[in-house]
Amino acid sequence: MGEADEQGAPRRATVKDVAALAGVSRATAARALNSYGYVGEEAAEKVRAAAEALGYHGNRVAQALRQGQLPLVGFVPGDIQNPFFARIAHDIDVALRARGLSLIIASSEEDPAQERALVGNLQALNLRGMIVAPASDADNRHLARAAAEMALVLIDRDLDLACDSITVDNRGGAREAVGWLIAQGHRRIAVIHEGPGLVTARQRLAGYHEALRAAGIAPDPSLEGLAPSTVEHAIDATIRLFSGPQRPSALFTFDSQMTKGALLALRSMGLAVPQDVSVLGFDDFDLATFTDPQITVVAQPVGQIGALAVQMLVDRLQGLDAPPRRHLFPTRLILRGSVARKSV
Amino acid sequence: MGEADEQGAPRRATVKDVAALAGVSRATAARALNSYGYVGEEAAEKVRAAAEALGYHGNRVAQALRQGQLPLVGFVPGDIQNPFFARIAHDIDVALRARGLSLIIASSEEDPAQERALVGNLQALNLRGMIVAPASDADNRHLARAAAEMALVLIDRDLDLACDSITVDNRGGAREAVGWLIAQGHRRIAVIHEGPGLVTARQRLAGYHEALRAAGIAPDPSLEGLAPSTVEHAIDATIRLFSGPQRPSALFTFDSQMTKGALLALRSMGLAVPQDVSVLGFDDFDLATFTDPQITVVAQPVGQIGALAVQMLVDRLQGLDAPPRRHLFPTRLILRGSVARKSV
DNA sequence: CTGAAAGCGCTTACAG
DNA sequence: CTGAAAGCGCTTACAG
Repeated sequence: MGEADEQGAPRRATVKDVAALAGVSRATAARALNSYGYVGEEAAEKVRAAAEALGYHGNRVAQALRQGQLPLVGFVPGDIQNPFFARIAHDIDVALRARGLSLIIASSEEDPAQERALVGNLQALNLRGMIVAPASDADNRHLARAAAEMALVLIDRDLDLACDSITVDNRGGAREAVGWLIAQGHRRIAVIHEGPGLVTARQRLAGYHEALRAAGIAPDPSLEGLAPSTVEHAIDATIRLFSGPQRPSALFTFDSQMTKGALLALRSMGLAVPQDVSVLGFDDFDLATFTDPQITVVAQPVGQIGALAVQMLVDRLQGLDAPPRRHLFPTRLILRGSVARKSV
Repeated sequence: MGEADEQGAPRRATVKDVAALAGVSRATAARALNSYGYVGEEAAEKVRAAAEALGYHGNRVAQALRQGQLPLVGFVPGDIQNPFFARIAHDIDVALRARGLSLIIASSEEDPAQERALVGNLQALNLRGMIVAPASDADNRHLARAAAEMALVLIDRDLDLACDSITVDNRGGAREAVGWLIAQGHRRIAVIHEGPGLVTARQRLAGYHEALRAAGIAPDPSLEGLAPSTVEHAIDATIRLFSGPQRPSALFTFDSQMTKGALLALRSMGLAVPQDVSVLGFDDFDLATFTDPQITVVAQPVGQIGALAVQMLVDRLQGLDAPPRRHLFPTRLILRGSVARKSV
């Protein structure tokens, strides 16, 4: 606050002030400040000195208005607290910075209405482009509109929009995972998913059903638990699934937050993994190899998504005019110790 | 894309277009669009219809230039991937949104130079305020400058600047933790810290030293490992600390990422926790109670920091003119199973 | 209730 | 090499 006025903002120096102090025109000052066009060395020197003396730094908002856009890219993850998105946010940040762009993150908290508002905000900010993990695939006119106005890359969840996207083979990954559980003798396999509003959840659920059917097992709705992807909600869902009379022998969780919640819940219920319950999770995580047992997972190539998203975005900014590119990453089943063979 | 020109941006409708279509002046259109001042119902209706037809949405950049500032607040965490900061980012986001402000996150990656650049960028964006976890306390003229121009709240790491701050009792927490290890009979207590460039690290180190001295134990530099706060670096540091001939009997890590790394490393070295090595970490984390053993930690009130930071910031935006407020949260030692009594 | 006009801070053809 | 002037899209006193 210091000597600031009550709004905390003493008037900032502008090009005009700098020009006046340096005794040149605003045009010359601007040229010297941004080093373009012709400026006499002497004039340039005076301008630099004046700018220094006044603590001048450019007003990006004005520049942006004049030049068209802010050197910003927006990222709208489903939930910034989810390590999956946090990792991607970090990677996007690094990749963007290397190209002189800054990142603005606005998390949708998996709320479609909030996402709509955020995307509108970001668009109104006139930024260069956006990377979005759509919270829903129900009503995406706001994304369609955004795609028409700026570069847009969808990650994690694909939609039928005219823009690039990066996804992971959710269906295949889930099918492989559940197939493995079945191969180990499990038949009552519970799942926790985020609900049919999310494409990823639907795809993983489809993979789960496919694997079951391939083995001649009829899907049982009572084995399908629903929970938003947080540790807390997953704890509740797990308790519900495993409190009934006919306990499932295995659990397939749809992401790492859920896996953590499930592990915590099973422990609190006195159920041992994998003796009492086998656990397999989509999404690898830090401590998956430290827990006892280590957790068997379907790993996604998290480390590659952010950089690729930025690459795709920048391609578009540079004028690439190609039909929508849809990149699909494969998943990898990593066998560890949380799945036991079921002796029938 | 779509019918866009090669920059991906068909010209957006402006107030002027809307006004023209509605057959009114730009002033009237603006008034109707933002519902302020007097506008005839009939005119307003025509404007709204025109706006709808053109898919008009305001240009925030222009508004900001005219009105002074963007309704944005910046957050500069040390590392967005660290769950501690991710959690705070999430809480800030929620608190901000409730007040009609949006969050822009730009992670410093704990690099002071990068932080300087980012803070400059954010300032040039003319936003309302910033919440920063300073990456260093060496040269903070950029933060002093920012504090003079806009509301600034420091979190996690305090500096001697004229602005509000929120910190945690690092010294006290570390002293209590190490005191507990000593009370359990440990004398060779290793630490992993982020280096003296970080205030938090210095304070926790001071607490560690105090506890040692209080027990008449001379600090041993060879027990003090250094590592940036990531799982990977902590693994290396742990291996270095525990490969020597005279193995420490306990390890105190300075944050949850390090704790995870240490656990992974000790396991890979075949050292059992707590039988071979006792582990105590600063910062609680999700799976601390699922690992075997559960991990004893010094917990910080993470859940309160984000909301308080926003509150402090908003107070300033509303004109609060008080001397810098420095909020210090206490820590809490949570005893779990990763520390064993050392039989001498 | 409405419009003409100025101006936020900047950049950029256009003359000189 | 430099300056006067226009204009980015918007809002807001000021007249009417």
